[in-house]
Amino acid sequence: MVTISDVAREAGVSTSTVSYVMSGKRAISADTRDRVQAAIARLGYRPHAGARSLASRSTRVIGLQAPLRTGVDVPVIMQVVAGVVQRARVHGYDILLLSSDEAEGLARASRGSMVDALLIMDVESEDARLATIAELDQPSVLIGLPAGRRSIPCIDFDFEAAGWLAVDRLVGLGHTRLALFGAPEAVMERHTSYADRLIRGFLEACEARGVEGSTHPIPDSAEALAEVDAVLTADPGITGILVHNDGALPFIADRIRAHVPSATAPDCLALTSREGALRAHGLTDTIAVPAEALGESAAEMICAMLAGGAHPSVQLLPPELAVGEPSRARIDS
Amino acid sequence: MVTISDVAREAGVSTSTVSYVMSGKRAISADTRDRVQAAIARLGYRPHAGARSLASRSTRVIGLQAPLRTGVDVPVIMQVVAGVVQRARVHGYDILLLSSDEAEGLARASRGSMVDALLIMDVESEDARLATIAELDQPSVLIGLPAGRRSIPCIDFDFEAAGWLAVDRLVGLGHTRLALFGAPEAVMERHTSYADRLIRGFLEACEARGVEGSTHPIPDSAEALAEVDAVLTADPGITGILVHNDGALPFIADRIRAHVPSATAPDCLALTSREGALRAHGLTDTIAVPAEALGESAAEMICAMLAGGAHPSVQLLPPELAVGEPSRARIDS
DNA sequence: TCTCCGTGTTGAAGCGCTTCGACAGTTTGA
DNA sequence: TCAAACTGTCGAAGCGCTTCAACACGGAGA
Repeated sequence: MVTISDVAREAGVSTSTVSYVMSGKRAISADTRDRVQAAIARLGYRPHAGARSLASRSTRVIGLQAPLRTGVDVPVIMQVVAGVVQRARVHGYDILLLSSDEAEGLARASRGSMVDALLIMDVESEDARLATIAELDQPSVLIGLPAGRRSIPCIDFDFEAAGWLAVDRLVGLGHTRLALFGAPEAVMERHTSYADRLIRGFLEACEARGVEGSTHPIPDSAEALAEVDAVLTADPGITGILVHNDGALPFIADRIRAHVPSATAPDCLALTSREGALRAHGLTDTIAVPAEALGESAAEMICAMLAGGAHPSVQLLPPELAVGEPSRARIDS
Repeated sequence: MVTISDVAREAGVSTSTVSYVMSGKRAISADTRDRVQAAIARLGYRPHAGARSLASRSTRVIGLQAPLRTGVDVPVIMQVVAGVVQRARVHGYDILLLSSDEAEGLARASRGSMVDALLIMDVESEDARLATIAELDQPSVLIGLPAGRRSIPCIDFDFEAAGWLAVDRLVGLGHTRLALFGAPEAVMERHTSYADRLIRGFLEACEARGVEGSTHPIPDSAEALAEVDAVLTADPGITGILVHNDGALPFIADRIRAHVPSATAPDCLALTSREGALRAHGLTDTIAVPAEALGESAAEMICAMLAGGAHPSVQLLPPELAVGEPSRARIDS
């Protein structure tokens, strides 16, 4: 193993000088700096992470608790994780992946000085981990929005606003009876924060706009078709539909199109992180969930905190409506 | 921060005794052990990971390079990762998630003593990272099977055997013209090891059994339908079909069923990690890709290496055919 | 009785790094 | 011209832990 002493000897300087060259915390003459950097390159030196964290009390690692359980939309999670990893790297941080064995993993990583900060995904409205995080006294960011007072910084897509946006769009198109087909029952029961908020936004907007709106959890598999079918059959008056369930989308798209076959005025909006695939279903209007951007913003936020900057307590990424071109899109597919 | 000295003082022993109680590397009297453990619990002591790794030259962290890029079947990756994380924890290891910026991340983690071992996913037949890994001189396991000499231990699902198994099954049912609809073009072009191997097994088995077999990469989206359609239309003689593309499955299942509508003798096998969803497509015969088990085995393998045990150089998880009940399944859905 | 051995415990060295205070040597300001 | 202020470098302490050599002690064998 190449140590800092090896580099110092090679460059003819002291170890502290090498350290200062690497960190830039003290002025170093150009000549010395070059010699040291050349020595580092020549020897292929990499500082020992453990030694560094011991001396500097910082690890350059961020703990990320991602939900690996079922019932969540896995591809979305992956996109967020990818965004986090990639952006954290830009700031020189690595990611320690903590499994979702709830609070224990967080405590271990934090107390054991394995990480400089924690990033927590898949937050529930009343999340049991919140108490642990609070007493851990470690910079943390939640990806998700728990209910109540916000002592911990949060970031998320603004699902509530997305609900409003969808309703406004559908009402603007003339629909007066709306339905939201959302996350699976299991997700709802856990009161996963995003599902709750989407429903709230959707229902509040319906009330505000004076239209009827109903919400329906559906499985993220083929079984969704039966449930959607039942809802639409029971109430043929529903003409405006919002779907937030990427897993179910392939199975129910045909049924929904058959229900409201208007080709020019879209009646179904999808809230999804996979815009590309939508075209294929003949669904063209999309509210994109910017999953990767969310991960990147979360990483950015926590890196800013670690860099000592101030930070907003709650950051919500605004929804944007992407209106497609129905006819062309259907031909494309 | 609670340190080992705090614990030692609290328990009335020396720091080395505390250390030996934790590691079990020296005999300690029951009385002393209890006192130390009580002190640890009382103070909520957790050893500093960096200090530990500095002194012991081991981090209890495994680096995992997972493909976060597109074109891979994301849910499968997630399942493997989940298996790895969970099983590594059982052995007391955490997972450092390395992005796929190829060799650089591996070198950084390894040379910087951030990890005790490396686990590399999404291996290509001629993988550029292999050279780096070899010179890193760090315990490593590949999840996937590169071509050529095996200097690095590998583990994977036996896709080649799965190809044979599928062919044998379809031939056994009387089919003489087989088609494999597989991974997207992009995956093929990278020569991702599993895709290559499945095709090889499939074609070799076809030749051995004296039947005609063709292979077709298809997109993992709705566009797959057009390509499948083209193939089946061009050659109506194809009656035995193997699909290995979970993304495309929902879109093409109907078309395939329409092509060979026999309800009692299954004509389409799916190679998939999501058995449950299959029923819904009326496809009942499955060769399961045990994604989570694969991750677990990989973790097990590398932990065994780290524990100093001998290890098999190549480990392939055998495929298993799951024959469903067509009629009942279709009703269920 | 004395030596030898095994058991349980300790002190101290050292892992590789960062950082503080000190210190030469060079400018600058009065 | 001399003190004050920089600039660039170094020595040494110390981060929290593991582990080695040493040692105290009681029991067994001679």
